[in-house]
Amino acid sequence: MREYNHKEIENKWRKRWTDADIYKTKEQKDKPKFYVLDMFPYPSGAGLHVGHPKGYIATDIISRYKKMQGFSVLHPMGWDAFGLPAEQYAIKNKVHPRIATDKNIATFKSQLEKISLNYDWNREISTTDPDFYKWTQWAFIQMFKKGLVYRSEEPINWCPSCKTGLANEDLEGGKCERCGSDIEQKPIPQWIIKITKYADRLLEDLDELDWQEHIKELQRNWIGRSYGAEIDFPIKGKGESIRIFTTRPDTIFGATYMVLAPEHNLVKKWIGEGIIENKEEIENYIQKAKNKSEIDRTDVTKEKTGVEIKGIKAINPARQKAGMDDVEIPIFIADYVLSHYGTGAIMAVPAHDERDFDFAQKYSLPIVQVIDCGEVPCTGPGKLINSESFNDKNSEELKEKITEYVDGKMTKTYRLRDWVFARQRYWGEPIPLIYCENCAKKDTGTNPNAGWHPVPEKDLPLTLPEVESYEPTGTGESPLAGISEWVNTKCPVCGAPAKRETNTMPQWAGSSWYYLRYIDPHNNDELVNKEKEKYWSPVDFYVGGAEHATRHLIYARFWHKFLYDIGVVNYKEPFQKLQTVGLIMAEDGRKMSKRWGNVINPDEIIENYGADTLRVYEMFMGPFDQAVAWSMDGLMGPRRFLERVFTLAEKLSEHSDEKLEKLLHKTIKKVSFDIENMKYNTAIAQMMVFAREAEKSNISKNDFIKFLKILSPFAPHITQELWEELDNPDFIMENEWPEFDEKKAKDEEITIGVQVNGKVRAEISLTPETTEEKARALAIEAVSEFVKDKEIKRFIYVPGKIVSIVV
RNA sequence: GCCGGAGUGGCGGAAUUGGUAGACGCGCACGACUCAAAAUCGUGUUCCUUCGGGAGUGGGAGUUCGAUUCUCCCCUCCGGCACCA
Repeated sequence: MREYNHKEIENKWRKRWTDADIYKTKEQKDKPKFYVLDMFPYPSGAGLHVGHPKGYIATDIISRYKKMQGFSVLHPMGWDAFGLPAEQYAIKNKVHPRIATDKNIATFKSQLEKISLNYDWNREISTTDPDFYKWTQWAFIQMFKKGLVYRSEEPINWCPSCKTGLANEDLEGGKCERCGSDIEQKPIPQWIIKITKYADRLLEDLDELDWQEHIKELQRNWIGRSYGAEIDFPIKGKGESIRIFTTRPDTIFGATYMVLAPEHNLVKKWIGEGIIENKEEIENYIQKAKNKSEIDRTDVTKEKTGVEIKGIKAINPARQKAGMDDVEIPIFIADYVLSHYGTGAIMAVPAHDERDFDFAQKYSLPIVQVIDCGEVPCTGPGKLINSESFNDKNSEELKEKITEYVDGKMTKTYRLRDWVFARQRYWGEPIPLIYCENCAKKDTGTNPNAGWHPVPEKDLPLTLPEVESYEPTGTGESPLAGISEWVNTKCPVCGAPAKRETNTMPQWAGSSWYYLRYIDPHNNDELVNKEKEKYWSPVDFYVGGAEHATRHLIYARFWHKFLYDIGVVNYKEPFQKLQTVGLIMAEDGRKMSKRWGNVINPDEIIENYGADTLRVYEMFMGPFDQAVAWSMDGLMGPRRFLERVFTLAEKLSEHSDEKLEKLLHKTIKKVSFDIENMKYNTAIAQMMVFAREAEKSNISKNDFIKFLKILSPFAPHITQELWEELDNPDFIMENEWPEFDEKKAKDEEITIGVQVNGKVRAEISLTPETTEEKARALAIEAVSEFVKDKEIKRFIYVPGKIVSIVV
């Protein structure tokens, strides 16, 4: 018996396929298209471990399957290569990050090629390539021109270890997602993108997407839209007022004090005016709040603190309008109110809000119940009380009326924050903006972007200059600020001396639109050709990690919608169907990591067991979207299966047994169905059943070839080898997917269970058309045992399913 | 606290609209081959059992001839959000 020499077979075909450029995309406009995509990786220095390719293998199977079904398939790969690790490596080893990045890309690519993933490498892209980031910069400039980008000096999340500002999405529980440091608030000049302007569309368009429901839910929660009212509370004896946001305007008669966030602008103003009696105390509190890390400040378990602003009182507008006596309420600052949510100020209704209640108890503030909903604090709806003309009516129905009554307006607010878009680091796309003092002087308005101009589009890409040191400065400026010959330039509008922006874009910039570039990767005139985009978009099937649900997948949807608005793309959403991939854990149940020393390199598996075994095993491990632990023993199952298939090729017969032929049709049907539904594990199980059965029976060459075809997306090398052995000169993946005969895929006689009083007592084989089921079922001894001497109350027969007798 | 998802043999898991629970794989046991071992092949493998059966899909109730699947309550684990007004 010959041996299954995976190494020889796989090396041979890998080379032949590459030489034939077999994976090149065939853009056949007369055929239906299918765009199947992986989330492109960050090419880290460590290379791939066996977990990485799990998703890639799945898309590879779909891609091959769709090609065999006659689709015109786009299946590309590229590199999300800007980012901190390459930069840190560069700092440590005093080499340009470009060098480390190129090396890592080469490693990754060679590892992927060993698995024979059918990527069209002619369309390879990298976010760090100037021809690519030219269009990242171009899109940013369009956003700037449309007023979606603004300059801000508000405090932002700052990671003291990475020495850069971060977006809200870059935090994980108040810590830096990358390095785990506590995040501080630091006021550094920032470029911010108004992603919140798209919040409603990001929310509403989710409904039309074919994504797993829980991922949609994550995005909905992240965006966090809530409906409520904005109401002005006048300041006593001053012509100004405090605007608050509340979801419970119905409780306004119970508002007994107010709270402003420590950063609130009015507080600054009042300190400036010198009208606060306890100025020192207030300033101390503000200072303390500032020094608290984000994680301390948002710790729910901590007791709330706050300070009353003495010398200033607010008026409860509802009580005033109703002509009630006690309308004056105190104003506090407290860090449980967040400056960036709503208006940064609240009315406190201790009777109907638990936080306000805690605070009111601590500072002995009055509690006025206005809803009859039980013992305070109670937060549910109910009949209004102590609310003058609104009494006795249901609180829910009065939200709008009461808002109107106090001249407020119904509005909505979001948990989503605008996108802090600048990083004070080297290895990213330079932000293509120029500041001209001369122009700024002429701009007398309140425009926060006064004096700022985009780099003229003809000058794109604005390439990353060489620097002496890649080290972040920590001052809020990027290393680019040190290169005066790069920084100093001319104003593109007036020609006066001007300076370049020195911050770079966040890691997420390039990945927000990269999928479009694969469609037209070498276009020098446009981001993407609109006709080509119309043909290939949207991505029909997108596979990647669930951890991107509220980062990449929100940014990319936003970026795409913007491109749609300016007419660059034809469709509103980038990714029609999304499938998340479950992690592969190490054998010890932990995440694979250098730190634990439990990493398994795919190269090693391919060397010892073969790429086909690796591919089949990773798909067989369990449900695709679930995390499973790697097992060397488990790997042997798929390996034995492939050996069995290999041996089978030597014992083909003239004809297949009828029973086996039926099993083949069943198998084709199941494998096709399962591939469409991402149920690779059961598809493989079915093929294993077939192979075992075929070993015991007679199988014809023709039928064996059909089997090879349905196995080929999973195990391309071995099936190609056997295909050639059976006198086929071409490539198996370029052949048609076999069809199944529905009649043959069905059994004539089906074995079903016979139940008596709900318990299975026997089995019976019946044809679906039979009319003798009752007589035959009762004739079985095991059944008559239980039925004799008793009256049959009911006889249920569901053809093909069950016989059920009730006595 | 809120929002998702999941709990099935020794293990990974299977079970399309409610219809024979445990497919397939791993592991294990026994047997064949072998001087022996590995590999391979074959048989068995949910638990209990007085061998008649009985119990069984996290726990408890319910609907049904019939529930892993549907309804209600509870427990545990995982993921996300979390002083969001």
